[in-house]
Amino acid sequence: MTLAIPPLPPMATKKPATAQAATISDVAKRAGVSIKTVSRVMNNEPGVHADTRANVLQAMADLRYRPSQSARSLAGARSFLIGLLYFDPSAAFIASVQQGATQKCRQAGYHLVVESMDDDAHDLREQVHRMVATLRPDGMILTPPLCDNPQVLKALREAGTPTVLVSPARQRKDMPSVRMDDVHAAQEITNLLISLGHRRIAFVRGPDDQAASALRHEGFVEAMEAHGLPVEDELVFAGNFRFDSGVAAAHKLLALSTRPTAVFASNDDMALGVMAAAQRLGLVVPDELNVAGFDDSPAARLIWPELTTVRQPTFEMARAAVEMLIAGDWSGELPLPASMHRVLPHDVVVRDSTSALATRPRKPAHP
Amino acid sequence: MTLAIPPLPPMATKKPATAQAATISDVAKRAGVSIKTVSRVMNNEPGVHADTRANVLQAMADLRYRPSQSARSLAGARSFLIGLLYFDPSAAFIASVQQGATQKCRQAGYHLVVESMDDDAHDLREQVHRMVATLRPDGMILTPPLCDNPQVLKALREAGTPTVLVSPARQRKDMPSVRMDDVHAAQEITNLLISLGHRRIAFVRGPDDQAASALRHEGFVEAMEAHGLPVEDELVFAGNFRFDSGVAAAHKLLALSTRPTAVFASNDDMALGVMAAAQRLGLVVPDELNVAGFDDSPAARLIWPELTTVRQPTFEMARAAVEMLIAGDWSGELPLPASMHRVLPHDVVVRDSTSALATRPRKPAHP
DNA sequence: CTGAAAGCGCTTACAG
DNA sequence: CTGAAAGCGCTTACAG
Repeated sequence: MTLAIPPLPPMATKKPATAQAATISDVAKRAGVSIKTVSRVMNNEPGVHADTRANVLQAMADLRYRPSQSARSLAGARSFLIGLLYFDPSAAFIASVQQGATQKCRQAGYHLVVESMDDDAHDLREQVHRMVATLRPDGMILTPPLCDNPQVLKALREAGTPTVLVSPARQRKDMPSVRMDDVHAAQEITNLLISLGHRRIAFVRGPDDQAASALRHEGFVEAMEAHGLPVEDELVFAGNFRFDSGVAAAHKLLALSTRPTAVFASNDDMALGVMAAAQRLGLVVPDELNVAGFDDSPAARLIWPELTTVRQPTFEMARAAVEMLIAGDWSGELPLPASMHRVLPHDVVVRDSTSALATRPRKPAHP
Repeated sequence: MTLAIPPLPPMATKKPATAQAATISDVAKRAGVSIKTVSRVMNNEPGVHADTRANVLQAMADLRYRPSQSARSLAGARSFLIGLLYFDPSAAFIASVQQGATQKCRQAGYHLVVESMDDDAHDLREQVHRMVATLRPDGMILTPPLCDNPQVLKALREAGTPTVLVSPARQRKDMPSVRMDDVHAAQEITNLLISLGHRRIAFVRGPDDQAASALRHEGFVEAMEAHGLPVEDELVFAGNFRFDSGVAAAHKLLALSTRPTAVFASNDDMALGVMAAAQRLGLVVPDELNVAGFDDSPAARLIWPELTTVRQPTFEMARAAVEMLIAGDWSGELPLPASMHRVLPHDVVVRDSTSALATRPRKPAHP
């Protein structure tokens, strides 16, 4: 049987703006098959003769057919919608996650619906239920802090909605996740400073209620100890991930009788605070003080010197999350296969705020 | 007739995770009415007896009924989906727009679908058509630069999808818009500097291909002229909205025989560049040089001194856009009523990078 | 003020 | 390899 080439469509000379969109029946009629066959072709189901398939594809192209998502969703099991749930993240973080997620969604014919919910809302579980019930997304992506909120996780589990956690505080046995290795990244930054000759290295911690705080601190401590360097209490400052606490850290650390030669602030906002305060006190960065951060925020490149930091694979984590959701490798059985927990590689971005320690020791504050 | 109070629902002691969600028929049965009446109640249609309505509402609550969006969308005219289309905006801008849009959507029972598309894609029109055809959103929100892209606007017009432009380069006769008054905001910043005693005020322009560049420049010029101050060519630098061009501007401006005492950079990134360069050259901001920006980016508060700037009503613009879309005041007739073009108020945020000019004139670079 | 019927555009579950 | 029938959960257009 030869491939039947359908005649060109009888196009109106100017098509009205309100032209009715082609439906599956229109395609079926034009291709001379049943709607079931059209359905098979558009869902890439096997068991359709090559010629038939070609015919149908041609008809779909001729009529500029686009399946109605509502109809597919109502009749079938899939909605082609992925939900992204977040609360009060940094703009850079959410923009990057979204970029990765929409890109992957588009490739797979899915769409991304974003919902922000207050982590503290008393009716959070109800809100999630409502959202899932009306939207029926094929999957949900959760970001911190919602990915660690028991209410949210419970609601999603009850609804049976496949969910992937991005950067959760800790891996859960029952939920797939994508994250980076904060401990290792912090080790690498610390190792960098040590390799540059620094020995008195200060660390500015994040707030206790964020998982990353402990992980990054752990990485710092491990790297120091691996090199036989002491972690002195006076060189660890309890910050809160905000600019002001970096400023406070600098004031305290730089007033020590023996100053550190490098400060590793565990996020960029604090690192910027450290740098601003140090410069105001007349210190030249990096000559008299090295500063390193974590996050590679946009502001890291909007200062002089530009900040040495860690780039999180935010974009890639979001892509991976959507992939896992769409692939649907996980049928829900427990324990979760190891492949359902992915750790993505980060980058250490070395810029000008770090440099080799001068061989001749600098004059201490109080000689 | 007294209000019939329905008996408590026969709840299973533990409800299975896969419990079938209640449908309109379940509600109808329980309330003892037809599904049409349930439909009327959930759509707030008039002409339902108060008792009947109460009954139905009770049944909906008892069964935790949530209407299926797919079914409503397939059967009716509305999809309860609003689309947000963007391309490569600043993270802060898109995060803020989204926050405003999702909040308003939630209140009205809508959901926000985000799509990013490449402004340069050759098949952009086709992409938009496909998106609209499969998703059938009740409305679209466009942000720069897509809100000025003829391909996109054409596709949306053809599809008959109601659209609101956020911050378009110029108002169009056929598309509703929401924006702020860039000219006026730039005037206000300039007036502020003049009122502080500055006379030699430099201006750093944005790139020619962005609408805001000309508008902000216009505001600067108008304010200067209104005060009888000259706008000298040597004090206007052609930047590109990026940090580096702010640095370049500072190097040129501060090398002038008679330096400006204030620099108004028409966005924050450039203002940060000006400030960084000035400080590196040993100038104290604001004592020896005032710097003002535009945008109130997150970084504006992550420097010392904090930057005087303009806060755009991004969040509010997005809220207003969704409002206009949902209200559906505009039936498509032309010319567009004036109410379909909204201008929202901005804030001038005065911080520490601007201050009164010292009464005693400063020593010029070359006396 | 209320309801019975048809239909939106697909997929599912069968049958052949 | 292909198709006829039923049905997803709503709204529309009528009828009373």
